[in-house]
Amino acid sequence: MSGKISVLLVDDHAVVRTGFKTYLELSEKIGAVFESDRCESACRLYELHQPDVVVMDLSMPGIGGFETIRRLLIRDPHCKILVFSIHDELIYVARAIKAGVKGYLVKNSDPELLITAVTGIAAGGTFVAPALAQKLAMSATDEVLQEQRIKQLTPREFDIFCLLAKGKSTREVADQLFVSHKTVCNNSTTIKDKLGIKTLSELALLANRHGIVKEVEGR
Amino acid sequence: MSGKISVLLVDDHAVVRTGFKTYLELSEKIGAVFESDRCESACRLYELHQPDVVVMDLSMPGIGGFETIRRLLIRDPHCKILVFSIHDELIYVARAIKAGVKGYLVKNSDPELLITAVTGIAAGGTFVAPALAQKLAMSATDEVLQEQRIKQLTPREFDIFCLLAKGKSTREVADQLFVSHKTVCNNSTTIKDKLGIKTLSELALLANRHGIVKEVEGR
DNA sequence: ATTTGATCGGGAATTATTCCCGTATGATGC
DNA sequence: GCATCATACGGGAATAATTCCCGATCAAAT
Repeated sequence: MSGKISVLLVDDHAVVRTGFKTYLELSEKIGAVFESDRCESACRLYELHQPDVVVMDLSMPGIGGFETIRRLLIRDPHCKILVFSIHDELIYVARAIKAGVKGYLVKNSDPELLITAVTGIAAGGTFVAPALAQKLAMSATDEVLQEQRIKQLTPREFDIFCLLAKGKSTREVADQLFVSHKTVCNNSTTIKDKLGIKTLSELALLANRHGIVKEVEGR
Repeated sequence: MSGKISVLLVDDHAVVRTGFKTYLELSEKIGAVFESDRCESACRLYELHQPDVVVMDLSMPGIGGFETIRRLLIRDPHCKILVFSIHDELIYVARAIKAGVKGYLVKNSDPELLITAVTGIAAGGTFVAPALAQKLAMSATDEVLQEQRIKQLTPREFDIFCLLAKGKSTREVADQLFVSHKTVCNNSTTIKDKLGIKTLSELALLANRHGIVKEVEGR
């Protein structure tokens, strides 16, 4: 990376791209700015231009931001990605960082931070929005804890968890999976136990917060 | 409104404001553009500058977009508001329109639509994003239907609904409201009946989708 | 071959929910 | 005032859901 920094902006909101671009162009450290409104073309543009930094939204139609991050990093493990998202929930930050991004900014950040983050990351550093960093510091938070707990579910339990999360009754789940109602009841008890909750409603809300949406078919 | 159109942008994301402003400035029909990042100052700026059109985000910290719309319309019933939101769920559109806005755009709209919408509304028209208009057309959708159903709940039932929606058990609700567990059970049955659902999980999810968050205290 | 983890479900006790019932209260209309 | 109606509350008995403890089965790992 010699000379000016080149940036690839990936966001399905044209308005956001334009706004971000405007700020980037205020800095003389930053040169070319490429844009993409979808994940698929982002990968192509990355290979074509080899930008120093990729600024990316998480919630996009199609394969979504996380999957895009994964694909970019497969192509180039040294790819420098800065997430620019509306989500300030720790779970998103944690996931993104785990996925291998170099920075995380929320969309209502002070514009000056945008430049700071982009140049910092281009220079090989990392950047997490101050407010988020603080949250991350006092880790082991509820969200993360729950994430860990969900991982404790066996595959089958997870399937049942997903169906219950949609508001289905234990009986409906049993019918759909062709098992005894008793089995689902027993599983349900175990699941709630592992997740540290007491009602199926909590289960539904929890799954909802975590954006868990796996589809399960009967065998 | 003679001469150029003046616009007040209300959005807590500086990036979005900048992007939108950039587009507005491309049109020679549009003159002054004022900006605000919060609801409170938006009302002041509106009275100060009397802009022809207010472009507003819905999800903002503080009193929120809907409340801001209400306040603006109290001050000036002819205030022309264009909502510019990430939410494309019909329920938001319906609420906004019911609140009295003149237009609704989603943030990933084609930039050309922004100008079209702003100028159209300034001229006294209305503008709803094409995709949303179509959705609206086939009204009486689930969301709207549910909204109607929720209205059928008695005040007390609604309180209980809100508590159950948080994932609390019937027993916890009973304790909190100082009534018999039996009562809450009976109410719960009635509520599910009125809402056309079968499980408390569905209730929780439904309330969640509708963003129902009333706080209820014991007496 | 044995252990381990996962899945499935029965039996009996417990708990939750339903359905139907009656009471009480406050607002509305005549 | 008095009837009426909607609302809130909750009991009793039947029914359904859930728990807890148990054993069976199977596949993969050691």
